[in-house]
Amino acid sequence: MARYNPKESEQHWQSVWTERQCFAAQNESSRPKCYILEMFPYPSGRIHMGHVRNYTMGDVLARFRRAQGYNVLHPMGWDAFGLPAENAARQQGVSPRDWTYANIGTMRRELKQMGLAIDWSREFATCDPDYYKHQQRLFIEFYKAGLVYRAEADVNWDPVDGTVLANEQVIDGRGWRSGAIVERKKLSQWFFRITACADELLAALDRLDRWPDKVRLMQKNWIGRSEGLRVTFDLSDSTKLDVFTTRPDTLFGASFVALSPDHPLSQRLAAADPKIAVFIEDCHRLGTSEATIETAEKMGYDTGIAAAHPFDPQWKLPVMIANFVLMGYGTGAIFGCPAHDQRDLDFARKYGLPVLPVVIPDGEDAQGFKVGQEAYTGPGHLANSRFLDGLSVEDAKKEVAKRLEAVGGGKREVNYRLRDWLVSRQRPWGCPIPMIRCRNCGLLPVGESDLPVLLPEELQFSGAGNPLDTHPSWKHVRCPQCGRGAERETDTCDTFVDSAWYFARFCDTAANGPVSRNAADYWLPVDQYIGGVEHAILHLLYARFFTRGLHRFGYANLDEPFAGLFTQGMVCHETYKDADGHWRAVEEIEKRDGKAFLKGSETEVTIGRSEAMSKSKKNGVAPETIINLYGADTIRWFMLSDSPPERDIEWTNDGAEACFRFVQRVWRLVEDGKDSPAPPTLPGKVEGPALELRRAAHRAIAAVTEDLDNLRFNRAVAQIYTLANVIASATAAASPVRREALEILAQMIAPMMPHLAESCWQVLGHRSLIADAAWPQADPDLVREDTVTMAVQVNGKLRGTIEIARGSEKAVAESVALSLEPVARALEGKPPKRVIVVPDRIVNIVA
RNA sequence: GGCCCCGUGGCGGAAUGGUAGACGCAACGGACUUAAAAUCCGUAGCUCGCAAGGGCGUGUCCGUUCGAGUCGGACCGGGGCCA
Repeated sequence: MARYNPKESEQHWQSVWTERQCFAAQNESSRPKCYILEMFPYPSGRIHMGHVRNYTMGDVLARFRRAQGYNVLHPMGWDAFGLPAENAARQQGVSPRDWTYANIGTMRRELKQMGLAIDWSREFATCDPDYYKHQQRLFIEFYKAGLVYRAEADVNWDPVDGTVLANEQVIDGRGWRSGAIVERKKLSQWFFRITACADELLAALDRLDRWPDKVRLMQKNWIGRSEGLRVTFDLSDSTKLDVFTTRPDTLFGASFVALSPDHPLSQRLAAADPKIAVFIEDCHRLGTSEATIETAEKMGYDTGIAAAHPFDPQWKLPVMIANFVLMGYGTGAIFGCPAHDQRDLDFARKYGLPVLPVVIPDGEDAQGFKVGQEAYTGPGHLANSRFLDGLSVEDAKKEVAKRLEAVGGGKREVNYRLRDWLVSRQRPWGCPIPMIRCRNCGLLPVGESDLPVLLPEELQFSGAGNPLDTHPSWKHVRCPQCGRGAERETDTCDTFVDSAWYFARFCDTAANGPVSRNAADYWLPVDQYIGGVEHAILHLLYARFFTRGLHRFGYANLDEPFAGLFTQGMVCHETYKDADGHWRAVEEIEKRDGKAFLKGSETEVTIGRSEAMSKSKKNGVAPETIINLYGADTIRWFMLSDSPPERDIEWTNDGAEACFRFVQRVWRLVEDGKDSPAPPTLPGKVEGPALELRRAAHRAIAAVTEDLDNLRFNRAVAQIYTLANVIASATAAASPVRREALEILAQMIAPMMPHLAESCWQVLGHRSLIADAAWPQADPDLVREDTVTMAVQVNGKLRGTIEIARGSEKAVAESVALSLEPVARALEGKPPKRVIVVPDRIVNIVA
């Protein structure tokens, strides 16, 4: 018997699928639709194991749904703008465009080698003018709808990448890509007004019931809605100051008012007082990130101004400038209640301000309760608070709000942590922002007929600054309104804009507008979106925001783009370090007796913990190597086996070999069974081992179907192994039954190992493709067992099992159980106190 | 620091409150082979015992229950997000 040859077979079936256009999605169909999408890749050069895992999962689902009779859309594209192309251009002297499209070519070939059931006719890259021209149109629509604006803003400037970053792209005070310490600059920038949708983006999370709770929680925290009160203080310089607080109940515990260094009042004072200016500068030197500010030592400066307590004009509070108050949150000013806020407490202790507890934990009394170095933030009742005394925290909040609102001294308000989305990037390899600046007419969108604004053919990377800005002619245009000389916007869009709507474009990639309404109505929402959890906040939030835009502009009739979301785990591998502490690549290593050596030498290297495959740790394994060695089916099977899909998976050589062995094993089973005569129908009555085989096969259908429905690929794999084991050992089974089981086996593996499945299908005598075969139905009579094994316990300890007819009376189970010898021994001749019988499951005898 | 998730054999992991360890890897024993590879059969949580048969076992402790890996509480350890 010839071994299965994946190389030949996989190439063959891939070309058959392509010829027959098996996976082309029809925009009109009587079948129910199913849109399966994996997060599209950045064309960095090669696919990596993370891609393989991601696209395998999506592909299994796409093929499974197709077999179940759905009209499936499963497209692929490229998130193709972005900095790496520019870096390559600078280092290698190629154009970002050529570099990008060359990479796309390589990666497309690699993805095709995986045998993915993708409708390649819908492929596009975000750097295709035919894509980004539509994005420019959308940008203008957002602009006209008031959802895009330009504003002077304190921005995060990445000095290495030479661009502005969104708040979300600053991690621990450093640029997410370059790792450079981000500086604060005041620049005029473009923003999407995502905060306009904050409440809705938050509220709709509750309805996304097929999203992981984890992701919903992360988005919720990111949006950071807080209800509170805006309280107005009268200042001794006879101006007023608004502060925002979520704890109005603690107003009688206030001992100071604090301003952000960036607050207009601070700035005004600084202009008049150089000492204040110096203090503010000191604060700025700390950096901009919330985390740094939070952990830095509290610093304050007394302005000398006094604020009158809103409920007692005689009560004066000092107004300080404090480094821990953020301008970006609330009003940029707070009142400090040290007893019930840790930051306020630290501050008060440092500057000797009073600490008066006003919330007393229930069960303690106001006299005895003291606050030391830890603020009390829990529940309790009010004290030292005049008319609030005795109220709960919640009631006190309401009472303060009510009273202040009545006299115009306060207003209930909702605040968000979410900021508007800063999208301008001073980079040339991105979608040009289609705006024009005219000295006479101001800011204008590029006219409809002048779209698209194409990037120049040639970009010079030698000089400093943005090549679009320094390009000799590109930015010079005529004003669409007055016709005089004007300048283009030379900023481009954050690449997160590109990925905020690509899923909608896939519905009809030939649409004249950005999105075809008919196609979107048919295909959207995406039924199952699959990708890495690293996009849990940014990409998904932006896409949700953009979809609301598409809805508003009439391109779609829905708000939520992704009905189902799945976030898969990473692919990990052992790491290796040599004696000098340098990382060593996987392909440099050979393992002997559980130890690792440099290949062909006695130089041992230390084996480090398994970590996500990365270039820096050199612990990546190239998918292409594995595919060349074992074939795509093996690598796909590996990705689905063992580890639950949402958890990290560890790549091992042994595991890969085991998968390859299974490929060969399935092939042998099928080859062994192919010659048995196959009558058109099964015999009416099947008994003995044949019946057991039939049952196993049909139980496998039921189990695998349920597992795939729930994306539990690892369990589906285990079910298939079990079926293969049963088939292999069921030598006595009659050939038609054996044949049925083999066909079921082929169909169960078809979504996961599609090439092998096609080959098996052919060997079993089919002339059609298994890719076109309907998913088998489990016969309920075969799935159901006639007898059950019940556990018998005495005092909760297992003492034996009994075989009994399914659905037996409790009394029957009880008497059989009591007759067991070990049960009698455990009872020591005494009568049982109690017997619990759960039919078909367990008998527990209480002695 | 807050919120969330996770702790099960040598390893990855199974297990609607009902026989813990399915399935796979690694390991060991055997068959086939001149030999090896491949394949096939078998063993396998720990522990006491020749055996029959016990005892102990899902991070630790406590609780709820006839019965807890699963539910509740406290703690320990690891991870994620926000600080």
